[in-house]
Amino acid sequence: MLDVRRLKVLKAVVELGSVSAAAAALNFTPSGVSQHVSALERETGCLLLEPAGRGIRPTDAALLLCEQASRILAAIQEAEDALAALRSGQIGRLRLAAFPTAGSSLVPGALAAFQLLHPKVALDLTVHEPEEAIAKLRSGAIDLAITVEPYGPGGAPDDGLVRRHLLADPFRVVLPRKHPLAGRRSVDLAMLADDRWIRVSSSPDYCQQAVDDACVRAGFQPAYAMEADEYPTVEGFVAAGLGVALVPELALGPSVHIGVVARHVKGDQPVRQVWAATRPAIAEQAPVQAMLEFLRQAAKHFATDGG
Amino acid sequence: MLDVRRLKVLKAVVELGSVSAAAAALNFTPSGVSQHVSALERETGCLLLEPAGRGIRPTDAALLLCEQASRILAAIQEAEDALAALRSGQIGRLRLAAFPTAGSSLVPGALAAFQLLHPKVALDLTVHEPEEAIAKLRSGAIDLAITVEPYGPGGAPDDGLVRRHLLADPFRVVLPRKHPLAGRRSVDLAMLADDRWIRVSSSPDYCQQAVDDACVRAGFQPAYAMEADEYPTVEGFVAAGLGVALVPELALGPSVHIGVVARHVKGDQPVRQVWAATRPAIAEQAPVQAMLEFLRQAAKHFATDGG
DNA sequence: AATGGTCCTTTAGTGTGACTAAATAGTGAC
DNA sequence: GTCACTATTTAGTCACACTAAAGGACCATT
Repeated sequence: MLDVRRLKVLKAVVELGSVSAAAAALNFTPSGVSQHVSALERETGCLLLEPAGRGIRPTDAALLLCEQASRILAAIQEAEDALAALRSGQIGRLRLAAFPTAGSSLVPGALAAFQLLHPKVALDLTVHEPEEAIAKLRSGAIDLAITVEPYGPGGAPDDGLVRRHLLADPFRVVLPRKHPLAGRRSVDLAMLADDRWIRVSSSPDYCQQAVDDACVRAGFQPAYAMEADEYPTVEGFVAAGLGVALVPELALGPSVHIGVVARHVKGDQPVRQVWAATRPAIAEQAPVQAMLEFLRQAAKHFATDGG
Repeated sequence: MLDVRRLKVLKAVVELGSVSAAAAALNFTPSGVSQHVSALERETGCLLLEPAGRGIRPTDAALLLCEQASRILAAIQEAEDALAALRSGQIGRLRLAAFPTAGSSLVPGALAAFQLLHPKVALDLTVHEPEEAIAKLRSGAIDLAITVEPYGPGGAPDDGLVRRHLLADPFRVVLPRKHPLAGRRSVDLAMLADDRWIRVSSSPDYCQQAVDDACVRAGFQPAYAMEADEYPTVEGFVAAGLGVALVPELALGPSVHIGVVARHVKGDQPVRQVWAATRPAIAEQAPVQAMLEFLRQAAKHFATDGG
């Protein structure tokens, strides 16, 4: 296998026309250069330099190797450039997973902003429930997970992942438009103790738990009449007058079902916490940092809107 | 500057999926492989391998470097192939210089035969007098010199060049077709003692000397009446009846001037010696060796024809 | 929960080879 | 002929590449 270092030395000799000039250029002694060329001659079995007067003259083999060396060194330079581009975040790939309601609301804005800054970074967004997203993150299948978790800022577990809190997503009371309490700006949960409730089945356990806990704090156990697998379906059920529900603001999205109203919970609001998580190994990379920042800004925007 | 050896190690790790498999493939210990990758991480500033279960998983940077490494290694392989082709004589360049009469007779046949065997070797033939050809050979401007010399086989000087005797080129007596001796198969020079002689001026001194010496051996000093700068002109002068001449067989070529006849010299024939010379540095190269062989064969052909 | 096995890494140690310095040899210029 | 310049050779030193052995993390098994 040709040694690239030796080729570099030979190239310097051929291009500068003498061993000593090459040595000066490479910060070597002429002896070192001569030994490199000798080794290359031994390794290739070709005479590379022949004496010419006081100096040397490259053989045809040396000229050929010199030409080839340029191509090899160019390939190495390209590799360095590509790596530098990757390091600076100009190129690359970022695979995200978000839970369903984030994937359709909070995340797209952040992705758009990111893409403007890093047009050559390939983005890949998939929608997964938090548990699966974290598993994929750990396995390296994704680079960034946007999840809902039971804990808030300061409560993140030390499980080997790097986490960043994005948003406290408050649950809103969703009532049929004709409900007696629909006219109020905010609703005391205790006043819904006798209503029938709609439950969502797809969300993580602790989301359902958060709803139950809020009701318990208000002094009752919610009576679940129906179960829907997605929040939009829940809104449909409520609009049909089948019951009331607590739905996270992100899940409500910018427009609510025409047959329902969403009202703040009076007093101690139930929330689900929205987090971004990544692996420590990639946490410092430019694209990851940039995406985290854009997510944070998007979340702030939501928080301001939703109050 | 990226280190190709390290890239090779990384490539093995990525392609084989584990440090130990790469170590086995490279005849290293896992420790050595690990240290190589660590060094590459330090040198590039990029994390390349991250833990994944019991093993490792390459990062995006590692995958990129691996891809680039393939291109670099391919370039090195191409360089090796090109060098091998040069060494085997498949490609390359061969610059020859021949003295005028060889360049127009002996050499072209050898070149044609060579080109059949080495179609990708670029041939460059120039015509120079021996002295200049040898100078160009020493300076590296040509690779092979075909010259006439005063010495025969065994008499080659030890002047740092590699020489090969090709041919003893005998001088022939060139007479006007109407000359009294034109009917003889061979001519005793002594019978031309009273003729007028034609001299050629462009040939090396010792060629003229060879003629003079032959005459002196025959017992007379030739009386030069005319001087021509090329052998064809000499033939023209002889045809015009201006005198007689001794002309090397190679210079006569396959067909002589219609007004002259060429006859062998009776007894001790004057000759000029045809040699090929090259530099020791390139004497062993395949194209040089091949060309020398073809020249030898062409010379043998001439000797048989003319002898 | 504990144990064994696998994989990777770290540390220490050793040998090779990369480079310098000094001496040698060859060439051209004065 | 001597000097100046160039390249090579030799000897010597230092750094690096690798091995061996120990340590640590993880998974599987009991």
